[in-house]
Amino acid sequence: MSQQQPTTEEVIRRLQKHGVNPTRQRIDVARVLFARPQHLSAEEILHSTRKLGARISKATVYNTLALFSSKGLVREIIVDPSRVFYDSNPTAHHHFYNIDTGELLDFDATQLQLRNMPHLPPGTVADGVDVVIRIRNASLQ
Amino acid sequence: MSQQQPTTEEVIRRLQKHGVNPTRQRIDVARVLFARPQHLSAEEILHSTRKLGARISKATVYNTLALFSSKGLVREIIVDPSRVFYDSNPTAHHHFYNIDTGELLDFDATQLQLRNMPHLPPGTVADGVDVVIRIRNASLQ
DNA sequence: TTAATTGCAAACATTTTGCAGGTTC
DNA sequence: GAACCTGCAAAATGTTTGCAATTAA
Repeated sequence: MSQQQPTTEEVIRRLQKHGVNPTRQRIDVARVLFARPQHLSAEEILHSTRKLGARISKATVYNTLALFSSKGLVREIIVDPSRVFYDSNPTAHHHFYNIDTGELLDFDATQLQLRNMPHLPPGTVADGVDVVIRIRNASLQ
Repeated sequence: MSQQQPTTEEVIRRLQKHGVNPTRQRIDVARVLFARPQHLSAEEILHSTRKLGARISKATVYNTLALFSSKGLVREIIVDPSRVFYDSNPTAHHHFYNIDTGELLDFDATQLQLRNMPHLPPGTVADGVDVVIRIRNASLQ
């Protein structure tokens, strides 16, 4: 839970590199997300930023996450029907999703070879490939 | 949109084969789902069954879909944060997801070779692999 | 007649929206 | 001061729940 916060300067540079105007609230959200590669819900980000002293509203958290996502700073992970997770791991990777615990774990994209990509539907181009390996705890049947 | 409905007998057999007690409402839901391999939301299933004359409530649709899912009759597809799709295609397949249109298309699992599966986290076993190839329309940048 | 199933309406949780007020260049 | 950003509260949406009524074994 405890995180070595990236410095404000580091975070600002990262936002600017992706064309995001670094406002106070965006910096607060970015500091939480980029403390380490992780998966957080909007609610968790709201609480974490406030715990660090940020004055930020729920609407702004959602606005900010949508912006970050559109700029490629975070990835939306849709595996849990009840909420979206925002993934701050910038490297190419896929996910294990533990259906018993709801836990989401990364594995490096190089660990899985995808061969013979199927033909895309006509008039479309690929935007990305998401692989989710659903796992469950061995003891439970 | 028009579908050649499977017969009641066919549907009942299919439910029973999966250990599902074929009640009137479950048969109605199954007839809609199994008219052809497709992806439907709970809302769409509610409307379609009623259009076919079924007397069924929203709660029963959700109950039924959760039951079908747990018995392996349908697969939950989580790609759109706004709602779950239920996939009645029983064969091994993955999905294209068109982020411009929200359209979901199947492609056969044999069209994509997955090599070198990564080691699972200790104490877990694989439950399945979902691959989603996100696509967008070529003209739109 | 007992257990399983269903329907209804209310509850819930997450996300979105409208708009007024603030902030920044 | 114009454009952008934020906060608040309310609304919207999809899903779940509690419980009484119905149905089926």
